[in-house]
Amino acid sequence: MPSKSDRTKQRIIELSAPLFNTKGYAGTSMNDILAATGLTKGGIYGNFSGKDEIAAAAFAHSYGQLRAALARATASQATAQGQVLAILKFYRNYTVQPVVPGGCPIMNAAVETHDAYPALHRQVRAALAELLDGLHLILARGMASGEFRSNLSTSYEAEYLYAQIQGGILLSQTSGDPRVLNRLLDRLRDYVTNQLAG
Amino acid sequence: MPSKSDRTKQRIIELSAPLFNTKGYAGTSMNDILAATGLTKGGIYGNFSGKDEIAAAAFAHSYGQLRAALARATASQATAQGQVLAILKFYRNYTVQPVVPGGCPIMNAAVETHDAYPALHRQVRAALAELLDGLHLILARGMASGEFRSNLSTSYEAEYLYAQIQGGILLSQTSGDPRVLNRLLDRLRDYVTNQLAG
DNA sequence: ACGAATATAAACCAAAAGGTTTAATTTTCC
DNA sequence: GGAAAATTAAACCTTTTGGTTTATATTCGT
Repeated sequence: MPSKSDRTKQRIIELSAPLFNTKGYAGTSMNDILAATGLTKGGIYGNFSGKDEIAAAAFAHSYGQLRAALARATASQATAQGQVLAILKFYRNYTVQPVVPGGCPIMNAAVETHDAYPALHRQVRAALAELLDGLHLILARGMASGEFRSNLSTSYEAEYLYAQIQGGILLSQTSGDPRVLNRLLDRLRDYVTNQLAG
Repeated sequence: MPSKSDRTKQRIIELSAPLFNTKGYAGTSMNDILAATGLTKGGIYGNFSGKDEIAAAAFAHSYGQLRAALARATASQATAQGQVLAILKFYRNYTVQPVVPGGCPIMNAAVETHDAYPALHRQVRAALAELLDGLHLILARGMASGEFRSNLSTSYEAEYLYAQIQGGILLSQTSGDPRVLNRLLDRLRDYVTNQLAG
């Protein structure tokens, strides 16, 4: 059974993660976190050294939610191609139903931390590398099994797919039109079945 | 000849635009702007009503720089295909030499303003729509001239190209490796010459 | 060159920021 | 059930935030 402080810590993380993802790190104040959690300063500082540590834990949590959701989406698929298509399906309408309110935590944190928060940026970079690597491994497995063409640069293909997903999220989010992303996902589906496969 | 206040205003805009693009809107304080411009509070508030107005002018300026750079890149090209390829060439190594320090002002502002700054977000949305429309017009012209296939959805193609550019910038910027973007641009070059043309 | 208009500098202000301390309350474990 | 440990609440503190005011200096048209 988790201790009370563990539960409090978890509550702080879970409730501040959407704040950071919507308002940004600089845009989220300790008071915002107090208001969201219903705690007072002492309750926060007893569990975290400060805003930076909460931000780091919150990003790790948001990324964990995303990774878990992707794992759930692909879990039922036995084939590599099925898993790739499940990932594409997962992102359909992402901008209207993101795993964490505020959109894609990778993109949001990547943009804000790029020039200003080196520690957090390393965390984001590692998360992105892990996601790309996961996609790369699926593609490599599909190549080994003969589902995909045998001459693929699987890491480049992973970049290609993920860049379009991220770009699509950005365009849909900014334009307010989820169909932009969905159209790109349709194209990617065709690409996977026609260009990558057999 | 521009008045002194016009020049001061312009100086504030030019010097604060890179600040906003690197540190974000919430992350940029009035003191940062004072330090960058060498002015004092009065010098700022005599020209702008406050931070919001400076941020709006700074984004407009950054976007103007981007649009002008794209216009320069395409100016020498007579054909639609040449212009599209010139845009792709323009983005090569973008993350190491952005038009405004801090990366792509559209992406940066889009992400930060998405849930938190509606007025600024409308500005960003309009800028993105304008860029996409510019690309769409080039494609439509190329279709009319016979340079491109006659059955293109030019606005969808514009989305497709721009989403990949933005996704590529995000991935390169976050990974710290400009080659990710360049590889995507290489693919897009092939796509334009092989799939869109002829 | 002069006076009106404008721009600047510097001191000032209230509110909010992040952070600390202390005292009271819960847990935890025997 | 009660002492030790940990957790929480609330008051407090310093710095910084965005913003104003006032007095001085600078433009600019005539």
